[in-house]
Amino acid sequence: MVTIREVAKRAGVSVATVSRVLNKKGYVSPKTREKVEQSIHDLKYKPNDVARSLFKGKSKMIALLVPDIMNPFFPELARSVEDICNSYGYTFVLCNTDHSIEKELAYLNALQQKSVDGLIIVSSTLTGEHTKEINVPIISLDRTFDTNLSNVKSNNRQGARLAAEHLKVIDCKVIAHITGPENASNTEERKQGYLDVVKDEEWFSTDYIVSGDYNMQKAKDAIKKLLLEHPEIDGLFVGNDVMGAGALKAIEELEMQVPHDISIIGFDGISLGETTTPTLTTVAQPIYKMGSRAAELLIEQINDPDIPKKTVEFPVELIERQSTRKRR
Amino acid sequence: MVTIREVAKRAGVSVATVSRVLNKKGYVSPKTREKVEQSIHDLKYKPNDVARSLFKGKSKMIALLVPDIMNPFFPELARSVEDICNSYGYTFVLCNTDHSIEKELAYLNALQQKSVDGLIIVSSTLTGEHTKEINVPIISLDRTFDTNLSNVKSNNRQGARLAAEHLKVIDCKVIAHITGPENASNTEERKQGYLDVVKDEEWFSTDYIVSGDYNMQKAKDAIKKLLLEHPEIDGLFVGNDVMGAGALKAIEELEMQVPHDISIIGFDGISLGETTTPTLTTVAQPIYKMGSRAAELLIEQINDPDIPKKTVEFPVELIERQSTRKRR
DNA sequence: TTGAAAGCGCTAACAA
DNA sequence: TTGTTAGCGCTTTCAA
Repeated sequence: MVTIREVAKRAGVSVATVSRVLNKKGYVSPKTREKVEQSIHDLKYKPNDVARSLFKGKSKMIALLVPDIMNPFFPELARSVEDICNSYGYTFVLCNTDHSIEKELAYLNALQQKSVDGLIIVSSTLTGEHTKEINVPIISLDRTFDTNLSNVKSNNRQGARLAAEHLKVIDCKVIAHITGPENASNTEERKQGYLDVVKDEEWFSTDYIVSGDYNMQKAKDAIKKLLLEHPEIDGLFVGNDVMGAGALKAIEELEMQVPHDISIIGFDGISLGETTTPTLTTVAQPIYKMGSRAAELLIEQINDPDIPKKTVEFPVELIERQSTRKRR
Repeated sequence: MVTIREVAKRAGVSVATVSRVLNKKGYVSPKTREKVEQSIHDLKYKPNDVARSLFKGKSKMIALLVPDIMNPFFPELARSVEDICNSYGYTFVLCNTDHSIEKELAYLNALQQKSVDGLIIVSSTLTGEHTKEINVPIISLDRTFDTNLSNVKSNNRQGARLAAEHLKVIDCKVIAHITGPENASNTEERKQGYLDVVKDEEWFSTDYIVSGDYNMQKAKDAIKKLLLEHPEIDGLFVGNDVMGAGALKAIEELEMQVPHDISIIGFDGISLGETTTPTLTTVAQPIYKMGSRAAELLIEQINDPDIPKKTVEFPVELIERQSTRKRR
């Protein structure tokens, strides 16, 4: 690695001057600048970011903590965060936490030691207790786990209402809801939206609410059990699209037809929902926008730590596909 | 951030001594060690990795370059690389290159400036010309783009033979092949495997080989066109599972039945193939193992740069599901 | 067994 | 307009 000193020597100037042209800061005469640039070019000099980081106490790195990149919801989120990071000159670090508080804490530690400039976190387990130890900006994304943080999410409750309403409009008579993990804030919000619409129906019972943990296999098992016990169910609002795919498989195994025997609507709007047969009606979140907005917000906070915290809530949209259809 | 100096002062020793207990290097009397550890604990001291990196010229970071994390093949790969990185104390950096040589080069540059310790690269566009400029170990993964590098891949050719054989065994009479992008080494290998099996068949024609670019939409369009022109095709070997999902959709739109009218087999073994209807027969690669082996190999090379380069080729496995069935 | 001090490569006062 | 130098926080010789 060629250093700034070598560049300076070759150009016949001091390292300070080289630093000045590098950072376009302070006065440098055109002539000198020319010489320095020539030297940089000749030596193929690339500044050492680690040294810079040490001096500045900043690393130009941003980390995203997600439960598991193998859940197809997260790649899209990760992608958008990375894109924004890059466009602002930040390096993107991806961390899978497996919903484990230990892993989350371990990452928080490790990342701080690396002087990351900011964090975007999707978590259901962290709390203000943990985040207050961190002295870099944090944005919570998709889920709200610490109200002191800026938060980017979609309107889950409204989305769930949309979903339940849709099933009602197409004349489903008994609508069940498969939820995500209990501690996730969006699980609760989606459940509330569902309740807003159905809790006063005469058929309503909490027996129609079961957990699928946002997991395909778990949802599939839960749904098979539920439908066997409650054959009257003809509408299913599943808390995310991954579970929607599981629902489709469950119902196939029960030798029932979607949407003939039962209509299904998911949540998220990931592309998986377009590859199933039938394709999955869903409430789509603007996933890419959510990720990019979170990244932009974070960078704003990095640049000005005193900026007030914000909560950004994106609207959602019903996308009708083949898994729901008018009954009777 | 509390520094080593403060720890030293509180313990009444020099920073060198603190460093010794931190790194468990050199002699420290039990008594002194005790004092230092107490001080570290009291101050909640965490060593600054950036300073360490600057001194050592190493960052304990490993980067993975993939075309696009939104392609479901890559999350699994990324996941396994990250897991191994973590277990060896490395931080994992994910980079999407969009198959763009400019982005790849930009990342190579940026990562070097950050003193990354090693790279794992999935690429079809980089060459030895580019990688020779890099002075950290590199492993090529999934595709071979520079024979000077250690390489981890699966036996694509054999896998393709398995696929084509399978279609033959179930009595498909005309078997087409949808390929990946031209410049990807595994596209070529899979095509060769297909040719090994079918090139001497009397029905064979290169018209039955069309590109789908490993892309669902492109594959779908290409397949619709192909089947319209060649209704005699009753077996389809698609170069990856993502295109397999596209094939299923294409055939659905043509109002044909899988596997009744046409059998389809994919490649990769990603979980997407289990969520389609019908589920997708495929040649499965040990994706997680490929990623973890690549990471292990890389770490070996980081620890000993003189270690000879290796090529690891994993066997593949035919997984029969619903999209293929015996004909006649 | 411990400490002093140089230095990793860079930036930014401060001086000239 | 440019140079000298301290120092970011750490590790590691070298000396004591």
